[in-house]
Amino acid sequence: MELEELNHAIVEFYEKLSSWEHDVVREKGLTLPQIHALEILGIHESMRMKELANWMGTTTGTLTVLIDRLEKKDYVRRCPHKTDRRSIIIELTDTGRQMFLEHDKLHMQLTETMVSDLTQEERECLHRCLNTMNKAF
Amino acid sequence: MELEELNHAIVEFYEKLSSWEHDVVREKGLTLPQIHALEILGIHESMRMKELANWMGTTTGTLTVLIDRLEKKDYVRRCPHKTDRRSIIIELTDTGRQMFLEHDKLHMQLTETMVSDLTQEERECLHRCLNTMNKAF
DNA sequence: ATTTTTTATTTGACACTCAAGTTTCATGGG
DNA sequence: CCCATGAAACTTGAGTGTCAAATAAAAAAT
Repeated sequence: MELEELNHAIVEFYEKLSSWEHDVVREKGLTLPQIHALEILGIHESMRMKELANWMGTTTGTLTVLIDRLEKKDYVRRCPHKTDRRSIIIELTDTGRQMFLEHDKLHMQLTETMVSDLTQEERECLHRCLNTMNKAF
Repeated sequence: MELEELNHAIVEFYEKLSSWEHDVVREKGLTLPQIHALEILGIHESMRMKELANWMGTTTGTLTVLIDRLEKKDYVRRCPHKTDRRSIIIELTDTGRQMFLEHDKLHMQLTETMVSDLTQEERECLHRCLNTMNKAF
């Protein structure tokens, strides 16, 4: 029974994060998959189409047109691969990196807000719990 | 600095939940918004189009065609409203309720898995933290 | 009784998703 | 070296979600 309540709290947390992300992204004139691509590129640096598709859990077919649109908005750049002429490296442009940093900052601010009513001890416990749970996937 | 790590753990948690949800739903031949509608109807019982749209954070225009498709798959049923002839009540069918219960069960199982390496004390702390954070939105 | 608001639907433009097919290139076996 | 196989990216078509704007019907307000 206790587990059910915990499950409920997790689901609610997930729903609220999803909704927040949706709203924040739309204000920037981007879609969820688009900002997701910028996040991955921002965190892991430049990578090939195939790699990015794997990180995003989608196909290169889907990604091609998504990158077309991000390129048109000048958030991202296609560069030739050094050694493999089949591959293409996707890089953030300066405006793309700035968009990533802004979004990252919003995430940080949200975390601060969410955590503001927790004690230091609770924060540490939460951190431990999340790390353990993230490994369990 | 500590807050940044906590933020990172939250984002990672969110990403993994999103990815899990995506995969699970696709196996059932449904889309994310479709299962979301079934979840809301399963938890809060029947409701009008407008109410459901509000719960889902979308417009009734979007919802109309989504409900069309769920109705075609016999997960959901349109019923006339008792007193307001403008309104339409959306109900889960038996197969729709079963789909909801199955999905709910999977969520529960995921929670069990995630939580399996936490002590009882940690689980209680996590529960407290999530409740506090959910209120802070 | 007339006007305004609410509710649902329809439609058009755009985006994401996948699968299937195409092109270009890399790699390994003959 | 040549060819077969596989890999990487692109293209296309069908289906779905998203929003805004327009429409129709009914309730609420004046």
